[in-house]
Amino acid sequence: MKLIPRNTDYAVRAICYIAKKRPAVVSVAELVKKIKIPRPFLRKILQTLNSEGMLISYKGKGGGFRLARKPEAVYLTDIMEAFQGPFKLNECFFKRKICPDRNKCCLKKKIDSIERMVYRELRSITLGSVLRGH
Amino acid sequence: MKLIPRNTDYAVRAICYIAKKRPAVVSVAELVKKIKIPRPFLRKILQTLNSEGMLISYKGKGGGFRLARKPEAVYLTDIMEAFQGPFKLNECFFKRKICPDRNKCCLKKKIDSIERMVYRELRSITLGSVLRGH
DNA sequence: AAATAATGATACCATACTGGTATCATTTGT
DNA sequence: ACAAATGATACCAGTATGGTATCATTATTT
Repeated sequence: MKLIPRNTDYAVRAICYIAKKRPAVVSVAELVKKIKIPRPFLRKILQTLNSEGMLISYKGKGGGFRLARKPEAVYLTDIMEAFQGPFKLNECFFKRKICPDRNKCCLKKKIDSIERMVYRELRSITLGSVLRGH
Repeated sequence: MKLIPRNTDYAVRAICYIAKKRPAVVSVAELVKKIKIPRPFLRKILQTLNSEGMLISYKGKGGGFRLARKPEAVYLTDIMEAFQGPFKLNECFFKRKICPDRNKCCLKKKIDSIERMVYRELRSITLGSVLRGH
Protein backbone atom coordinates (compact mmCIF):
# COMPACT_ATOMS: atom_id res chain seq x y z
CA MET A 1 0.00 0.00 0.00
CA LYS A 2 3.01 2.23 -0.53
CA LEU A 3 2.32 5.56 -2.21
CA ILE A 4 5.91 6.72 -2.42
CA PRO A 5 8.84 4.40 -3.11
CA ARG A 6 12.43 5.16 -2.26
CA ASN A 7 13.56 6.60 -5.59
CA THR A 8 10.71 9.13 -5.64
CA ASP A 9 11.54 10.08 -2.07
CA TYR A 10 15.22 10.57 -2.92
CA ALA A 11 14.28 12.48 -6.07
CA VAL A 12 12.25 14.97 -4.06
CA ARG A 13 15.04 15.51 -1.56
CA ALA A 14 17.58 16.02 -4.31
CA ILE A 15 15.48 18.32 -6.43
CA CYS A 16 14.64 20.38 -3.34
CA TYR A 17 18.30 20.89 -2.62
CA ILE A 18 19.02 21.82 -6.22
CA ALA A 19 16.08 24.20 -6.28
CA LYS A 20 17.31 26.04 -3.21
CA LYS A 21 20.71 26.60 -4.81
CA ARG A 22 19.17 28.01 -7.96
CA PRO A 23 20.47 29.08 -10.38
CA ALA A 24 23.73 27.33 -9.49
CA VAL A 25 24.73 24.02 -11.04
CA VAL A 26 24.97 21.30 -8.40
CA SER A 27 27.17 18.23 -8.82
CA VAL A 28 26.40 14.71 -7.66
CA ALA A 29 29.42 14.95 -5.39
CA GLU A 30 27.89 17.89 -3.53
CA LEU A 31 24.48 16.23 -3.28
CA VAL A 32 25.98 13.06 -1.88
CA LYS A 33 27.79 15.06 0.74
CA LYS A 34 24.71 17.04 1.76
CA ILE A 35 21.90 14.51 1.59
CA LYS A 36 22.80 10.93 2.40
CA ILE A 37 21.87 8.93 -0.68
CA PRO A 38 24.01 6.16 -2.26
CA ARG A 39 25.94 7.80 -5.07
CA PRO A 40 25.23 5.45 -8.02
CA PHE A 41 21.56 5.28 -7.14
CA LEU A 42 21.36 9.04 -6.94
CA ARG A 43 23.07 9.37 -10.30
CA LYS A 44 20.45 7.15 -11.89
CA ILE A 45 17.68 9.14 -10.26
CA LEU A 46 19.07 12.47 -11.46
CA GLN A 47 19.41 11.08 -14.97
CA THR A 48 15.73 10.26 -14.90
CA LEU A 49 14.79 13.72 -13.66
CA ASN A 50 16.92 15.10 -16.46
CA SER A 51 15.38 12.99 -19.20
CA GLU A 52 11.93 13.86 -17.87
CA GLY A 53 12.71 17.53 -18.26
CA MET A 54 12.75 18.56 -14.62
CA LEU A 55 16.48 19.06 -14.47
CA ILE A 56 19.03 20.24 -16.99
CA SER A 57 22.40 18.53 -16.91
CA TYR A 58 25.85 19.81 -17.77
CA LYS A 59 28.56 17.35 -18.61
CA GLY A 60 32.28 17.74 -18.15
CA LYS A 61 34.35 19.45 -15.53
CA GLY A 62 32.31 21.81 -13.36
CA GLY A 63 29.16 20.10 -14.59
CA GLY A 64 26.13 18.95 -12.68
CA PHE A 65 22.42 19.70 -12.58
CA ARG A 66 20.19 22.69 -12.26
CA LEU A 67 16.43 23.14 -12.15
CA ALA A 68 14.84 23.24 -15.62
CA ARG A 69 11.67 25.09 -14.62
CA LYS A 70 10.47 27.47 -11.97
CA PRO A 71 9.79 25.61 -8.68
CA GLU A 72 6.11 26.53 -8.98
CA ALA A 73 5.96 24.55 -12.22
CA VAL A 74 7.37 21.32 -10.77
CA TYR A 75 4.50 19.21 -9.43
CA LEU A 76 4.97 16.33 -7.02
CA THR A 77 2.88 14.25 -9.39
CA ASP A 78 5.44 14.88 -12.16
CA ILE A 79 8.16 13.41 -10.00
CA MET A 80 6.02 10.49 -8.91
CA GLU A 81 5.00 9.64 -12.45
CA ALA A 82 8.60 9.85 -13.63
CA PHE A 83 9.46 6.93 -11.36
CA GLN A 84 6.17 5.15 -10.85
CA GLY A 85 4.48 5.55 -14.20
CA PRO A 86 0.98 6.96 -14.76
CA PHE A 87 -0.95 7.57 -11.58
CA LYS A 88 -3.21 4.58 -10.95
CA LEU A 89 -4.31 3.33 -7.56
CA ASN A 90 -6.48 0.47 -8.75
CA GLU A 91 -4.49 -0.91 -11.66
CA CYS A 92 -6.34 -4.18 -12.03
CA PHE A 93 -8.82 -3.96 -9.19
CA PHE A 94 -12.29 -5.14 -10.07
CA LYS A 95 -11.70 -5.23 -13.79
CA ARG A 96 -14.35 -7.84 -14.08
CA LYS A 97 -17.48 -6.67 -12.38
CA ILE A 98 -17.77 -7.95 -8.89
CA CYS A 99 -21.44 -8.88 -8.80
CA PRO A 100 -22.09 -10.16 -12.33
CA ASP A 101 -25.84 -9.84 -12.08
CA ARG A 102 -26.29 -6.37 -10.66
CA ASN A 103 -24.89 -3.01 -9.61
CA LYS A 104 -22.09 -2.96 -12.21
CA CYS A 105 -19.21 -2.65 -9.81
CA CYS A 106 -19.98 0.36 -7.71
CA LEU A 107 -16.72 -0.39 -5.98
CA LYS A 108 -14.63 0.46 -9.00
CA LYS A 109 -16.41 3.79 -9.22
CA LYS A 110 -15.67 4.52 -5.58
CA ILE A 111 -12.02 3.62 -5.92
CA ASP A 112 -11.77 5.74 -9.05
CA SER A 113 -13.21 8.69 -7.22
CA ILE A 114 -10.73 8.24 -4.39
CA GLU A 115 -7.97 8.11 -6.95
CA ARG A 116 -9.06 11.41 -8.44
CA MET A 117 -9.17 12.93 -4.96
CA VAL A 118 -5.66 11.82 -4.14
CA TYR A 119 -4.38 13.03 -7.48
CA ARG A 120 -5.96 16.43 -6.98
CA GLU A 121 -4.34 16.76 -3.57
CA LEU A 122 -0.92 15.68 -4.77
CA ARG A 123 -1.28 17.99 -7.73
CA SER A 124 -1.58 20.88 -5.30
CA ILE A 125 1.93 20.21 -4.07
CA THR A 126 4.71 21.84 -6.08
CA LEU A 127 8.38 22.27 -5.45
CA GLY A 128 7.56 25.92 -4.86
CA SER A 129 5.04 25.16 -2.15
CA VAL A 130 7.49 22.83 -0.44
CA LEU A 131 10.26 25.42 -0.50
CA ARG A 132 7.89 27.99 0.98
CA GLY A 133 7.09 25.47 3.68
CA HIS A 134 3.36 25.04 3.11
CA MET B 1 1.35 2.75 -6.22
CA LYS B 2 -1.05 -0.16 -5.87
CA LEU B 3 -3.80 0.32 -3.34
CA ILE B 4 -5.35 -3.12 -3.65
CA PRO B 5 -3.35 -6.31 -4.20
CA ARG B 6 -4.77 -9.48 -5.64
CA ASN B 7 -5.62 -11.29 -2.43
CA THR B 8 -7.65 -8.36 -1.12
CA ASP B 9 -9.44 -8.17 -4.45
CA TYR B 10 -10.25 -11.88 -4.36
CA ALA B 11 -11.29 -11.63 -0.73
CA VAL B 12 -13.85 -8.96 -1.57
CA ARG B 13 -15.30 -10.96 -4.43
CA ALA B 14 -15.55 -14.07 -2.30
CA ILE B 15 -17.04 -12.39 0.73
CA CYS B 16 -19.57 -10.62 -1.51
CA TYR B 17 -20.70 -13.92 -2.89
CA ILE B 18 -20.96 -15.45 0.56
CA ALA B 19 -22.85 -12.42 1.85
CA LYS B 20 -25.42 -12.68 -0.90
CA LYS B 21 -26.11 -16.31 -0.02
CA ARG B 22 -26.59 -15.52 3.63
CA PRO B 23 -27.31 -17.30 5.90
CA ALA B 24 -26.27 -20.36 3.88
CA VAL B 25 -22.88 -21.99 4.33
CA VAL B 26 -20.83 -21.77 1.15
CA SER B 27 -18.08 -24.25 0.31
CA VAL B 28 -14.82 -23.51 -1.46
CA ALA B 29 -15.94 -25.83 -4.23
CA GLU B 30 -18.96 -23.66 -4.94
CA LEU B 31 -16.95 -20.45 -4.79
CA VAL B 32 -14.36 -21.78 -7.20
CA LYS B 33 -17.11 -22.69 -9.62
CA LYS B 34 -18.79 -19.29 -9.41
CA ILE B 35 -15.91 -16.85 -9.21
CA LYS B 36 -12.75 -17.82 -11.02
CA ILE B 37 -10.04 -17.88 -8.38
CA PRO B 38 -7.33 -20.57 -8.03
CA ARG B 39 -8.60 -22.99 -5.43
CA PRO B 40 -5.61 -23.27 -3.04
CA PHE B 41 -5.12 -19.51 -3.08
CA LEU B 42 -8.79 -18.95 -2.34
CA ARG B 43 -8.62 -21.40 0.55
CA LYS B 44 -5.79 -19.47 2.11
CA ILE B 45 -7.68 -16.23 1.67
CA LEU B 46 -10.83 -17.61 3.28
CA GLN B 47 -8.80 -18.92 6.19
CA THR B 48 -7.50 -15.43 6.76
CA LEU B 49 -10.98 -13.92 6.62
CA ASN B 50 -12.03 -16.57 9.10
CA SER B 51 -9.19 -15.97 11.53
CA GLU B 52 -9.84 -12.22 11.28
CA GLY B 53 -13.42 -12.77 12.35
CA MET B 54 -15.18 -11.81 9.15
CA LEU B 55 -16.22 -15.33 8.27
CA ILE B 56 -17.20 -18.34 10.36
CA SER B 57 -16.02 -21.69 9.10
CA TYR B 58 -17.56 -25.13 9.43
CA LYS B 59 -15.38 -28.18 9.01
CA GLY B 60 -16.38 -31.61 7.80
CA LYS B 61 -18.84 -32.79 5.21
CA GLY B 62 -21.29 -30.07 4.20
CA GLY B 63 -18.99 -27.48 5.72
CA GLY B 64 -17.82 -24.17 4.35
CA PHE B 65 -18.05 -20.52 5.30
CA ARG B 66 -20.70 -18.04 6.21
CA LEU B 67 -20.63 -14.36 7.07
CA ALA B 68 -19.81 -13.70 10.72
CA ARG B 69 -21.35 -10.25 10.95
CA LYS B 70 -24.03 -8.19 9.28
CA PRO B 71 -22.84 -6.85 5.90
CA GLU B 72 -23.16 -3.32 7.25
CA ALA B 73 -20.53 -4.16 9.86
CA VAL B 74 -17.90 -5.40 7.40
CA TYR B 75 -15.75 -2.48 6.28
CA LEU B 76 -13.56 -2.57 3.20
CA THR B 77 -10.74 -1.33 5.41
CA ASP B 78 -11.11 -4.42 7.59
CA ILE B 79 -10.53 -6.65 4.60
CA MET B 80 -7.63 -4.54 3.35
CA GLU B 81 -5.93 -4.51 6.72
CA ALA B 82 -6.37 -8.27 7.09
CA PHE B 83 -4.15 -8.77 4.04
CA GLN B 84 -2.07 -5.63 3.87
CA GLY B 85 -1.50 -4.78 7.50
CA PRO B 86 -2.24 -1.43 9.16
CA PHE B 87 -3.25 1.28 6.73
CA LYS B 88 -0.20 3.39 5.89
CA LEU B 89 0.44 5.20 2.63
CA ASN B 90 3.73 6.81 3.54
CA GLU B 91 5.45 4.09 5.51
CA CYS B 92 8.95 5.54 5.42
CA PHE B 93 8.43 8.66 3.35
CA PHE B 94 10.29 11.70 4.59
CA LYS B 95 11.15 10.24 7.95
CA ARG B 96 14.12 12.51 8.12
CA LYS B 97 13.09 16.05 7.48
CA ILE B 98 13.53 17.04 3.91
CA CYS B 99 14.93 20.51 4.34
CA PRO B 100 17.05 20.20 7.47
CA ASP B 101 17.21 23.92 8.13
CA ARG B 102 13.60 24.95 7.81
CA ASN B 103 9.92 24.13 7.36
CA LYS B 104 10.05 20.80 9.25
CA CYS B 105 8.78 18.61 6.45
CA CYS B 106 5.50 20.12 5.40
CA LEU B 107 5.37 17.31 2.87
CA LYS B 108 4.97 14.63 5.49
CA LYS B 109 2.03 16.56 6.92
CA LYS B 110 0.40 16.80 3.51
CA ILE B 111 0.85 13.10 2.80
CA ASP B 112 -0.51 12.28 6.24
CA SER B 113 -3.58 14.35 5.57
CA ILE B 114 -4.12 12.62 2.23
CA GLU B 115 -3.80 9.30 4.00
CA ARG B 116 -6.51 10.25 6.48
CA MET B 117 -8.75 11.34 3.61
CA VAL B 118 -8.33 8.06 1.76
CA TYR B 119 -8.94 6.10 4.92
CA ARG B 120 -12.12 8.02 5.64
CA GLU B 121 -13.42 7.33 2.14
CA LEU B 122 -12.56 3.64 2.25
CA ARG B 123 -14.12 3.44 5.68
CA SER B 124 -17.40 4.58 4.17
CA ILE B 125 -17.49 1.44 2.04
CA THR B 126 -19.03 -1.61 3.69
CA LEU B 127 -20.10 -4.96 2.38
CA GLY B 128 -23.64 -3.71 2.90
CA SER B 129 -23.14 -0.66 0.71
CA VAL B 130 -21.59 -2.78 -2.02
CA LEU B 131 -24.49 -5.24 -1.95
CA ARG B 132 -26.95 -2.38 -2.17
CA GLY B 133 -24.97 -1.10 -5.14
CA HIS B 134 -23.91 2.31 -3.86
C1' DA C 1 -16.25 -47.92 12.39
C1' DA C 2 -14.91 -46.55 8.02
C1' DA C 3 -15.16 -43.66 4.21
C1' DT C 4 -15.65 -39.25 2.58
C1' DA C 5 -15.91 -34.40 2.33
C1' DA C 6 -14.90 -30.44 4.08
C1' DT C 7 -11.49 -26.84 6.48
C1' DG C 8 -6.77 -25.84 9.34
C1' DA C 9 -2.00 -25.30 9.32
C1' DT C 10 2.06 -24.84 7.13
C1' DA C 11 5.90 -25.31 4.03
C1' DC C 12 7.35 -24.50 -0.33
C1' DC C 13 8.15 -22.09 -4.88
C1' DA C 14 8.56 -19.14 -9.22
C1' DT C 15 8.45 -14.63 -10.78
C1' DA C 16 8.60 -9.67 -10.53
C1' DC C 17 9.82 -5.62 -8.20
C1' DT C 18 12.78 -2.74 -5.31
C1' DG C 19 16.85 -0.78 -4.27
C1' DG C 20 20.61 -0.71 -5.41
C1' DT C 21 26.05 -1.54 -7.76
C1' DA C 22 29.47 -1.55 -11.51
C1' DT C 23 31.41 -0.33 -15.84
C1' DC C 24 32.46 1.94 -19.76
C1' DA C 25 31.51 5.81 -22.99
C1' DT C 26 31.13 10.65 -23.77
C1' DT C 27 31.62 15.46 -22.96
C1' DT C 28 33.88 19.62 -21.17
C1' DG C 29 37.18 22.74 -18.72
C1' DT C 30 42.03 23.64 -17.84
C1' DA D 1 46.37 15.47 -22.69
C1' DC D 2 44.16 14.95 -18.48
C1' DA D 3 40.81 15.23 -15.09
C1' DA D 4 36.18 15.76 -13.77
C1' DA D 5 31.84 15.49 -14.61
C1' DT D 6 27.37 13.07 -16.63
C1' DG D 7 25.11 9.25 -20.10
C1' DA D 8 23.96 4.68 -20.95
C1' DT D 9 23.45 0.26 -19.59
C1' DA D 10 24.04 -4.25 -17.57
C1' DC D 11 23.98 -6.65 -13.54
C1' DC D 12 22.55 -8.29 -8.84
C1' DA D 13 20.70 -9.49 -4.03
C1' DG D 14 16.77 -9.35 -1.13
C1' DT D 15 11.90 -9.10 -0.54
C1' DA D 16 7.11 -9.26 -1.81
C1' DT D 17 3.52 -11.20 -4.59
C1' DG D 18 0.82 -14.74 -6.14
C1' DG D 19 0.44 -18.69 -5.90
C1' DT D 20 0.98 -24.58 -5.06
C1' DA D 21 1.26 -28.81 -2.30
C1' DT D 22 0.73 -31.64 1.62
C1' DC D 23 -0.76 -33.45 5.67
C1' DA D 24 -3.71 -32.99 9.87
C1' DT D 25 -8.19 -32.42 11.82
C1' DT D 26 -13.12 -32.40 12.08
C1' DA D 27 -17.79 -33.70 10.86
C1' DT D 28 -21.28 -36.27 8.20
C1' DT D 29 -23.01 -40.33 6.18
C1' DT D 30 -23.43 -45.08 5.67
